[in-house]
Amino acid sequence: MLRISKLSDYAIVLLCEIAKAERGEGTTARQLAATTQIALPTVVKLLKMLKEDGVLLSMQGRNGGYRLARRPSETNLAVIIEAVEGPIALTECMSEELDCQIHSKCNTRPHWVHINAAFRQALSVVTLNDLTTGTMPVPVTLGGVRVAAL
Amino acid sequence: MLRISKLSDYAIVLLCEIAKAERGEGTTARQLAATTQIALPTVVKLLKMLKEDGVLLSMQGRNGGYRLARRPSETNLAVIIEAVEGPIALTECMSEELDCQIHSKCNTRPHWVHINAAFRQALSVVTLNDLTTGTMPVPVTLGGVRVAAL
DNA sequence: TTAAACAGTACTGAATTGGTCCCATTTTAC
DNA sequence: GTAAAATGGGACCAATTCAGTACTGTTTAA
Repeated sequence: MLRISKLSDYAIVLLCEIAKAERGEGTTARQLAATTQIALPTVVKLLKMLKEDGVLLSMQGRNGGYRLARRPSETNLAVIIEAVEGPIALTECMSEELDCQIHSKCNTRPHWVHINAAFRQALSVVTLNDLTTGTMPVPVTLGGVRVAAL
Repeated sequence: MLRISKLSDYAIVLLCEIAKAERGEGTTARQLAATTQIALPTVVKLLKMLKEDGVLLSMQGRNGGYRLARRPSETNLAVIIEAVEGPIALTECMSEELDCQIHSKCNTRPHWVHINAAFRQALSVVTLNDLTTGTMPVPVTLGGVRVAAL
């Protein structure tokens, strides 16, 4: 089906919320669950992942909570999705130690490397800032020809 | 994890094989299973899907088999993957009749539309011809900047 | 000392995917 | 005209992955 997972989708929603609340000096998992309607255990799980990958900073203790590790304009979709789903690797041979017989002689692999990079790039140009302020997407050209308007 | 499914991967392998055998006037599921080492029932299933979507033509009967519906240079990865996995829709709101509350006011949706298109485009420029002859990928630029070399 | 927050890990149910099987239909060779 | 070899179209099961939950520990401040 080739879908971004639900958890990645949730993560984006949560981070938008955190970005908005940033002036109030951070947010807690409990607050985020309340405002986003995502179940608290799920929110907790996601915030841990995002912290693990350096997207969020956390503060423990009584007045603890989470904050963005970087500015909204420096936090992009590629990083968020990778934090939740692991490295972007559209095919097995893009990530694992492969028992793929061919390896160097493979005609298909270079194309996947390329597609993978193009995809990751498309994700990485969209930042939290774009999502919270409603900035429109940048046009993409491929071989000099504009291919993705709208 | 965000992976192309194994079946899509198999489908690409099968089609490359069919493209190669094209001079011999088509191939059968049995032959393809033998040359690719993919289990016959799986091969059969995939060929059906590819035919269903117009990627392959089939001939029934004693001397039947499969042929490409279009030339190798006109059969691309986007079409193949869509035949196996359904329309490319990275998020739910890209495909289904959505019970998504916001719909028109959503800040995120336009970005997904764009990412989706960029991804599909990256897939669609790679044809069976490229895969069988070893043609190298076309560079991609984004906002005028080259982003995916190699 | 207690309460509210994060930290870490393990587990379970549901959904998707991968793979198989069965029987019907079509066509050709004998 | 019959048998064999091919596709056509379902249904089905097992295995993996994903989503969600639970539990127990640690940190910090009131």
